[in-house]
Amino acid sequence: MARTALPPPAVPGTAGAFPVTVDVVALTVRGAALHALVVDRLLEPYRGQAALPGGFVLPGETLEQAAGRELEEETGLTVPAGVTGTGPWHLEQLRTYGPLGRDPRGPVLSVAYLLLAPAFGLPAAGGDAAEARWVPVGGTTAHLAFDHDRILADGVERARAKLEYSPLAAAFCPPEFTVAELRGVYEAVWGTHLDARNFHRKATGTPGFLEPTGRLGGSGPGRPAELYRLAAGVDPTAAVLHPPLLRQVSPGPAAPSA
Amino acid sequence: MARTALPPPAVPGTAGAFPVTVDVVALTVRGAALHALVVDRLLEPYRGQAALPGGFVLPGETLEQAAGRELEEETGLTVPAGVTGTGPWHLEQLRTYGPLGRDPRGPVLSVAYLLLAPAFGLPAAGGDAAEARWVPVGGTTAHLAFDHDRILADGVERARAKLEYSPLAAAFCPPEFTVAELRGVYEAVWGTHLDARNFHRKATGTPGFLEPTGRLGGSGPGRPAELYRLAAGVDPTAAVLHPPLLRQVSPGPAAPSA
DNA sequence: TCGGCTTTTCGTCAAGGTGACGAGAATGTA
DNA sequence: TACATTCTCGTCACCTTGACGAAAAGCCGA
Repeated sequence: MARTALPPPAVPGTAGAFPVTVDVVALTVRGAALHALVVDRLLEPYRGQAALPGGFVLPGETLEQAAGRELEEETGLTVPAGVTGTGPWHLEQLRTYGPLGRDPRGPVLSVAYLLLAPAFGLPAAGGDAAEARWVPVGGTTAHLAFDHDRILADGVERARAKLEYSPLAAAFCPPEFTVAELRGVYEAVWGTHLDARNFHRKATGTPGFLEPTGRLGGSGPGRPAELYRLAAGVDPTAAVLHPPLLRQVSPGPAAPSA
Repeated sequence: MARTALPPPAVPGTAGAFPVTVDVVALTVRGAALHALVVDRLLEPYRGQAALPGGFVLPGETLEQAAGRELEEETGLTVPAGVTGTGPWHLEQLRTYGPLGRDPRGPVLSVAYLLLAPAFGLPAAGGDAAEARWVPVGGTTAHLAFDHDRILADGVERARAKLEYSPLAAAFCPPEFTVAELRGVYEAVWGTHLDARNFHRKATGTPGFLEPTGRLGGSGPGRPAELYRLAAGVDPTAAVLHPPLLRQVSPGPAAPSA
């Protein structure tokens, strides 16, 4: 292609120009376990291997738009526009992985995003990648392409840490949910067991977190639970839980002597 | 320069290639206030205006290398190699700011870094930018070039949040410091006043945070203080303070009635 | 219909953390 | 030497947390 008349940017000639990809760590809670979304690559490199959904940023796109487009193309998941904010779904930038030594095609910059979603979106295979599927995190996580193993680990760790001091666990839940569902999210993400009674006290007692709807939900055995929603006007990105819901750290207290 | 025989990367032709800059939010505590490092730009755009130190990433560089190089070129600050870890100094990636609408020269990606440093490094003017200087944060922060106001705000907020649950305050201190110096860091970054006695109890009582050196320091009036250092083997990036040192949130409790 | 069983929700209680504050120790200064 | 200043250690009331008991309110099988 001939050099077009597009005005070359007045950046110094020594500056490099890098292809930029966007990779998405999409997490959800299915059953009682945390799952991540992976796709099987159709193209080289790493053809046939599992990878995080993602792809190159096109000219004229924002990073968020690229993340949403790639997700939709490869997995059929349609992220509601502009959902870096409230409600179920939560999209936030994770971090950027440097241009060197991570892509056999050469220096490529990758901006990773973290998506927390309720479990209802079963991905439909299609687009640039075959067979999008949820894989349990921490289990048989086969090696992912590129440095996606590390990106996935960073995303999971970010999610775990954020549950402590932000109302982000609600991003995994439908718009209205029970305290038990919310507790299930914490248990799945942290991989721990939480006392239902204490969790109920803390979750409902934390100001600016939950808001009762007045309705009842749940059809299983046992007493029906009250339905809650995220407190109105809460931006899960910025809101802070006080006091935080801290996970246990010292798992091994000294065994009481006889 | 003619097209060299370097194998063109096999990235899709539709993928964009973006110039990438690295901008550094360098924070320190001087006196009793948090300060940020800014430089005056010598080149267009925004010539003469204050901006965060930074510049374009060169081919063959990692992002961290670019951050260190730009800092050294523009401010004379030499960041010790590989100090994403322990000790004074702390460099971590902040976030990436999208390619659209942030540079008049066209789409430019900017990866921002956060540097926490002790106060000893008085920057020497030179390099690509004139007059590097510390400006107090939150005070007369004149408008910075590009979207650097937002980047600075994000960096300050990250630093404030990280002090709560990480031993990162020590990055602002010399290798050995007193509890009062450490408290001064918290007070400057958070902009609050902390009770010296309670802070002493929490800081020295938190496991895995401080380690007494046995020596005494401080030459001002009053009883000399013991010198501490960061506990051995602590990686401030990953270590977590339990319990966290939480800042006050609800400043207005109900006034007790008569 | 009627006990079990399960789950939610509310209380109780001891242990430990937190903020407010008193007081002694150890220094510089007038 | 008297005083101010700062560091360090204690005390005490209040709150949160974790462990756990128990009532409420629905299913399920006999």
